[in-house]
Amino acid sequence: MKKAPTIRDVAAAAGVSVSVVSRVLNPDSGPVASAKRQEVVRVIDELGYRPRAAARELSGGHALTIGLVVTDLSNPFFARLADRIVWEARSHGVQVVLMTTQEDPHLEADSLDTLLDRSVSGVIATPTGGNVEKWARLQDLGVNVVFVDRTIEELGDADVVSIENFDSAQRSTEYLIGLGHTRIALVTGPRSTSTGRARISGYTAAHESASLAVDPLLIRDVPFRGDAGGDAVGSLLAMPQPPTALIVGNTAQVQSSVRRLVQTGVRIPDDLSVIVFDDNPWTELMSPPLSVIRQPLDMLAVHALELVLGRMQGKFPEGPRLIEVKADFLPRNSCAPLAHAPAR
Amino acid sequence: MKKAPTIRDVAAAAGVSVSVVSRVLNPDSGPVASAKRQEVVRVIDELGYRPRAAARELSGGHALTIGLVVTDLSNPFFARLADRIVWEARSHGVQVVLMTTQEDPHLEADSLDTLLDRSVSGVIATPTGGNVEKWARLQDLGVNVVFVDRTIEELGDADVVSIENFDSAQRSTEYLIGLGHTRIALVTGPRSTSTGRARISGYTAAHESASLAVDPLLIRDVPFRGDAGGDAVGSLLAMPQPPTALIVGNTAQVQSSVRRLVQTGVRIPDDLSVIVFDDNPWTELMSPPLSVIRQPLDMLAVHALELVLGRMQGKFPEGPRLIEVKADFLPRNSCAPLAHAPAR
DNA sequence: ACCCGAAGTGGAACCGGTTCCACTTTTGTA
DNA sequence: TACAAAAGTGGAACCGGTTCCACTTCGGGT
Repeated sequence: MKKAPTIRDVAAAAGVSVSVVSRVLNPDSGPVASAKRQEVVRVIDELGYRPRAAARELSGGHALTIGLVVTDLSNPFFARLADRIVWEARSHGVQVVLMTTQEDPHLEADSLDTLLDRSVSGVIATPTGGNVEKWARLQDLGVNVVFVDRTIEELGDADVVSIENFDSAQRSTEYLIGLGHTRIALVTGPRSTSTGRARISGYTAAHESASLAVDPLLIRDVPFRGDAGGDAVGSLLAMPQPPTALIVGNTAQVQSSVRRLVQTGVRIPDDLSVIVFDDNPWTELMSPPLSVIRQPLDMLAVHALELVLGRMQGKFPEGPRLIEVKADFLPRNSCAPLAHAPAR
Repeated sequence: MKKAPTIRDVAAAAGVSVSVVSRVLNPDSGPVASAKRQEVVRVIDELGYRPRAAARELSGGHALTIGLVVTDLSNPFFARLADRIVWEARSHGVQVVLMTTQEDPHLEADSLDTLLDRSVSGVIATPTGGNVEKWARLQDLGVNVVFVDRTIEELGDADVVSIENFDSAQRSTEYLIGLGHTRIALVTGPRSTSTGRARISGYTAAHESASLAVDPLLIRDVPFRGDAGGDAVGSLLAMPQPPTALIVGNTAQVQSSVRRLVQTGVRIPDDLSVIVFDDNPWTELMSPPLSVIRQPLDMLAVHALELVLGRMQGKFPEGPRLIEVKADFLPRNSCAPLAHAPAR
């Protein structure tokens, strides 16, 4: 178990002072004669020297690290988002510290404290909705916060990257209305979240422009965790006048909902047309393949990182930025025109 | 944008020296009179003081951080593994820096360097197979390395946590043989990986104990990345005497393989019985639901973390540890007895 | 030949913790 | 009561970088 060389070792071996080595390490931090620069570079290479990140952070005041705070990685949406963000970050020489919240504000609060300890210079997060003051404090201490997918409205000056939730919900609803459906159920996220509200609005707007009444019983806002989606689906199917179409707009609950559909043996699309908000390739492999609203994860990740890095370099003007990216609607075989004399 | 308080601020406010505060922060590092301890705790709370991680690392020499190096998070296997590890780590107050390798040894090498810079005290990884000296150097510098799922044999003293690959492959092969199949195809990982080899051995052993010859053409060792699984499946189905059963033992290629099966419209299980090594809940939702070897991710994660943390505290004796956990075989409807007069 | 500014260099303080050590105050025991 | 051992405390060095500043050495303009 050897010991790694330090900047002073390098300086000694190259016959220069630590200042010079430091300047070689950080171009633009001062002049270095090119002969010495070469020698230093040679010695660095020879010794296999690498600057200790902790020391840099300590004197620099902040780390080349960002925090990524998501609900949990077993949700493919977040997993793929994380994948893209880590990838994108690496290409900018930034490391990612990962924390999961399990949708629990306490755990989230904890994570934020930890990230503060680590002096991260930015955080990309899908907030639970709580901890408003904590988020504010974070920003107050100079941490750049970017929310992805959801947001916290109370927080004035946070950047947000999300898909066009209103639009996506509206479009998919319109599509189903176009197929003749009038009883369209919507399973979506809690009304306490920006995402949940926007999707309900889109759904409602589509009804209104088709002069269709909205049956509030067909809208189910369910939590992100647990089996809530499946239960909602079960209860919808058990209604005296069940829906003929279903939109699952709670990404986290798609799997649970689909499982229930499969288990109850509802015929898709004959008995029920289905559209889900999901990004999971498996939706395509089911029979029938499910129609989906596909979230452009790459775009979300790229924009989120761009924002957080841009802020770190003070690139953008003061105000908060809201970036909405378009989500693709991929109609597949899980939707059919409404049969005039339904089998049931 | 305020500035966070330091240990000296706390010391001043509590009317004690920094040493005392430090001792309060780190119990067991020295005695503190309980009156002063209380006062210090009060001040810490009042000021919202939190020790800077970077400073600790710098003087302590190592960080309460581990590196997690996986191929990519879009693979649900790694995503869920990462999820469990992050979760498990948090409960021990350890942070996780995440790096992905895309199965590329260069990126892996890069990641290792970065983790070294960060003075992580441990690394949990699914190695690509290359970078043997680099891994050795890491250990040499006192970083505890634990491999999950795969291993690098050349590396003498690394801990390994994996599933019983040989056994799992053997069991699933035996199951198919028991159903009367004699031409069983195996799509698995590269022979350069421990996993790939073990699964082939298990597959072979099952054949031998049933006195069945192994047709080498039915064994396809394909890379983890890309569409190799799908291509292998395509080529298997195109054989003059195609297999009547298929085991997809390359977790990363399950999706690609299944996609190909669905696309070509092979009837499962009538034309082909299928078993896949996978952990994805979607396998259950397909029609027919796929028989799977389910990797007990929780166990892998828990053991890996236990090992790495245990090493950090010098808990275990010197030698490397190999932990193999049992993988469940879940027979579902994608396997059927061999029809005596096949339809094709 | 002379002076001024820019380039190049090294010394030393600093970032915020931990830890060793010397010193003072208790405490316990003979 | 006396004195050694234990408890409690603060000062200062240290971890490994960055950065400010003072200093030397050039080169160029007049």
